[in-house]
Amino acid sequence: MSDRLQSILRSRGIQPTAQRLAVLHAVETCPHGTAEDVANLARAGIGTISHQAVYDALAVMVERRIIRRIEPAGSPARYETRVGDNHHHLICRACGKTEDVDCATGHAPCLSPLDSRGFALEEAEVIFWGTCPECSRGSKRTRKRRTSPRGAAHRGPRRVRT
Amino acid sequence: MSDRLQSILRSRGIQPTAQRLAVLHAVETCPHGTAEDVANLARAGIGTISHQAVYDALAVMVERRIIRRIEPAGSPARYETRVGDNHHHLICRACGKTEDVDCATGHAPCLSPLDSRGFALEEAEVIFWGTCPECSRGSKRTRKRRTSPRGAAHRGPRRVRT
DNA sequence: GCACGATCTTGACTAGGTCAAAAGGTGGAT
DNA sequence: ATCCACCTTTTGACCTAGTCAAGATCGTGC
Repeated sequence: MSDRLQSILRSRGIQPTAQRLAVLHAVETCPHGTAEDVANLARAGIGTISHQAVYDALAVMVERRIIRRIEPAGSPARYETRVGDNHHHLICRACGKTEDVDCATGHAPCLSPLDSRGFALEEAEVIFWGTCPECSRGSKRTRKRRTSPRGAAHRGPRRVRT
Repeated sequence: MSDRLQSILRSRGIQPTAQRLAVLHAVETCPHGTAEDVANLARAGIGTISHQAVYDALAVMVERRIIRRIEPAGSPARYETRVGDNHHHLICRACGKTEDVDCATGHAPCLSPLDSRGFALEEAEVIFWGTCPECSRGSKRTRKRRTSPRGAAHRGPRRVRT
């Protein structure tokens, strides 16, 4: 199994180290996972890997187009192995669930604006925001926050000042 | 002039304080500005305003749909007063220049995925990534970074350790 | 089996943003 | 006019996600 991953890396000129294999495996296993998710999964696989090695591995794979990085508003960056098929994303505003959806037109950029202002277009990134079926049903229950906002500390009183 | 802004705020049930007027004016003056841009402009207008007052004002106006917030990948959040017209954005990968482009279909969500997976769709957010005319022409010159990456410190050696 | 470049670990540091306490304003009721 | 309750702003601590740099370690070709 890891032979397959090794050859993916090698074919793009990336040394298949244990850390990189673990990171790639993690991204495959957990599509749309954050760097932290990936780090945890990779650690589960090989015992230990540094914060920085995860970021380095993700960055080199993004650069070589083995994985894709998306950054939905209000969320840390997320990674996936589906690349080159120009698909888009459906994200739940309530719980953050992210799903892939196929592009209707098929090749990048899959759509063009009415007026491109002279820009050389490379890509149209489309995010469909909505509410997933579970959250629609359970609208009376307390909802989870959509994502953990960047600076969010723990909830509740943190420290009592005089 | 500020009468117009006042009535906008009042019509949405927001007290038109000096700070909020300054923030709204700043967003109108500098579309696609970051919170920091807005703070600087507001300060130029009324002398002084706290960091937090800017974030609070922006948040309440976003919530009341007076302004819109976009968060392009790799960039801090940006704000604009064009709301409700379902327009999209064209962003230069080289210099970060952001332009509005009209939506071809006209009403939100302006497009629908092939399969919405049962999600209740609210909005399709579309970002066209490309290279602006200036950057295309000057491709040999040193380009500015697209944006300052989140954790980016100054360039060059920061401190020499033993 | 060594040298050298590539990669990883460690750890400092940053931007952008959030939370909370307390001070300051504002407006309605008296 | 004044008081009070509530809203807003200031102040400042703090957090997350991420970057940079130095040095140790690994892996590969010779």
